[in-house]
Order: sequence, then C-alpha cells, then structure tokens
Amino acid sequence: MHPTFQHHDHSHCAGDSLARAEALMAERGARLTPVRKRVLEILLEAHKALGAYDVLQRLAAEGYGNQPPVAYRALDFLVEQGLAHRIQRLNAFTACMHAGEAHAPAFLICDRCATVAEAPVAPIRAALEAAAAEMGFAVERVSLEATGLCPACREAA
Amino acid sequence: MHPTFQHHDHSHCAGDSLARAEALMAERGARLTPVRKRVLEILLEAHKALGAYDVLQRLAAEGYGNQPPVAYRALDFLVEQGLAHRIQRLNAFTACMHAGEAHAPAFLICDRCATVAEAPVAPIRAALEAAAAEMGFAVERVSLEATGLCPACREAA
DNA sequence: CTATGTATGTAATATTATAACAGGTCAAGA
DNA sequence: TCTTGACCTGTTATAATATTACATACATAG
Ligand SMILES: [Zn+2]
Ligand SMILES: [Zn+2]
Ligand SMILES: [Zn+2]
Ligand SMILES: [Zn+2]
Repeated sequence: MHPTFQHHDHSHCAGDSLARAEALMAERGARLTPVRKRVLEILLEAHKALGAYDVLQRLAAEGYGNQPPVAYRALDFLVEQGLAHRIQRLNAFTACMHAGEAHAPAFLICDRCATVAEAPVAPIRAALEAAAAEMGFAVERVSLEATGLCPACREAA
Repeated sequence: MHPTFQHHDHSHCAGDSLARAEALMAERGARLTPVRKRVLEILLEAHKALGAYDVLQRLAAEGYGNQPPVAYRALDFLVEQGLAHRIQRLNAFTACMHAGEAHAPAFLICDRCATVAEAPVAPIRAALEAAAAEMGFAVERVSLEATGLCPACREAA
C-alpha cells in the first residue's frame, strides 16, 4: 500500500517536507516568509486538500491577516514554487510530497475522507503528449485527477 | 490534424451532434426539453468551453429564465447524460463530441482561444487505474485536462 | 539614508454555485 | 374525470470561491 494511505506518524513527513522546502527556497533565492511557511505547515499537517478559506481561517486565528488575498497569495506562491498543488476538482490545495523532484503527478482523491495522494504517472503524461502532438496541440500543463475510494474508506464501506 | 482544430463548417457537426443527442435521449426515455436542447445548441455553436453565466446570458436574451439555476440545471442534466463535459480548470462546460460512445476523454484546452478538443485516451485511463490499484485506491472518475496551444494559435505565435 | 522592489493588510467587488420554495405540465391510475 | 405524483421551470436569496485596487511595511542595494 502507498505510504500516503498508511497510518503513520505524520509529524515526520511534515517535518521532512518543511526542511526540504526551506532548502529549496534558499537555493532559489525565493523567500519562504512566515505566512508562506505557516501555510505550507497547515497544508502538511492536514495531509489533505484544504480550501483557501479553510487556510485563511487558521491564519486569522493565529494573528495573520484575515482577508482572502492573504491566503490566496501564499497559496499561489507555494504552487508556483512547486511546494503545493491545486486540486481543481475540489477548489482546494494540497502540499506536494515530492517538492523539487520535477514530477508530473496524478491525484487520487478520496470521495469520502478527502485524502489526496500523488501517484507517479510520467509515462501517462508522455502518452498524452504524443497523442496531443498528433493533433498539432502543444501541451504545456497537465492536470490528472481521479476520484474514488482510498483503502481505508473502501474497507469501511 | 484533428478535426476540432481545422477550419470547418461548424454548423454540420453541431447539427449532427444535436440529432444524435435527440436520438439518445429518446432511447433512454430522458427528456431533452426546450431549455436543455437550447443549452446544448449554445455549447455546440460555441465549440469551446462556456461558463454557466455565459450560457445563462444567452438563455435570458431568448426569453428563458435569467437566474443561475436555470443554466446550472440544464448543464448538469447534459453532463449527467454525457452530452456535455465539465472542464474543471475553466469552471466551464463544453459539448461532448462523442455522445453515447462511452469514452474516457482527455481535454486539450488552448490557453489563447479557449478551444477545447477531446483526445482519446482509453489506454491512459487503464494505466492510471492499474497504478492506483497498486496503491489500494479504487478509481471511480478521472479527469484529465491539458492546457497549451492549439495549432492555429501556435502558428500565430 | 533613500530609493526600489517585494510582501502584507484591508476594503470592496467579481465570479461561480447552491438552497429553498412556488407554480406549471403531463401522464398514470383511481 | 379527477386526483396524484413525478418532474421541470422560475424566482429569491445566499453561499462559496476568487480578484482588483490601493495603502502600508519591510527588506536590501546603491
Ligand atoms: Zn507533487
Ligand atoms: Zn478515504
Ligand atoms: Zn465527450
Ligand atoms: Zn488556440
């Protein structure tokens, strides 16, 4: 079973990801400011997709600004930097589990518990690009999102 | 080059699709009422993704109701019946070019002109389902959307 | 220090979507 | 025929998501 779906001490992977993120940002000269860092932490702690307003609520509770742009700007930054992904289907955001690794992820979204896992699908992307090229279309960005039931919810059902 | 991206007399494919839709609905005992039919026509005429409010505006101009549910209900019906698709990335809807054919489409969305084409990707879906199964995840619905440049806009650029 | 670019805070507004309820149509069955 | 029930349409109101515009603060380079 994939680690995302296993019961695990999540504080570990959150800590690791955070450290990796800080290293990456330093390397690139990008600024992981307090708000941005806190938003990343919030996403990592949640381990599932959160809406911008969910994030905003938590920020506000901690003394950061409580207007939508505060959340959207931080989230947009994280997405640009590849530290988070946007899940179109949910109008929500999730921390990237492979920051800096140059990956073309597919997202597996549980309909029940909203857990989001990233599946590796490089070959799929290649196949799509080939099909598109035949049609004369130049692919730039791909989003591949699947909904269904995660192992835990499947058992429960 | 794929037909969607070619210059073509679009009234033909719109007419064909509409006829096919009526046949399908009759077969299933579903009702393609005037509003629903008109919405499908609007999508077919546009040949690109339209937002619910774009559709609504046209409906209202023709004497139908001018409140959001009028558009959303018709669009939801068309999507349920497989006569249209929702494009998550654009919060928009587009007529299906293969109604009744049981297909798992990928959408190629032009960043410039918003034209949307359906690419056939049955093998891709199979590959994704296999990858997900290995992680214990049961896929139910897949949405695969790519943005980029269509042939025409590519030439222009 | 001062200018410059960048980040944050806030108000206002735009865009997308749904809930809840009132009538209207139509066909099946008493 | 009349009633019932399913379903479609219309409308009001509101929720949820997202952006624009502008003011302020803060860093760093010159
Ligand atoms: Zn990722
Ligand atoms: Zn689940
Ligand atoms: Zn289709
Ligand atoms: Zn184009």
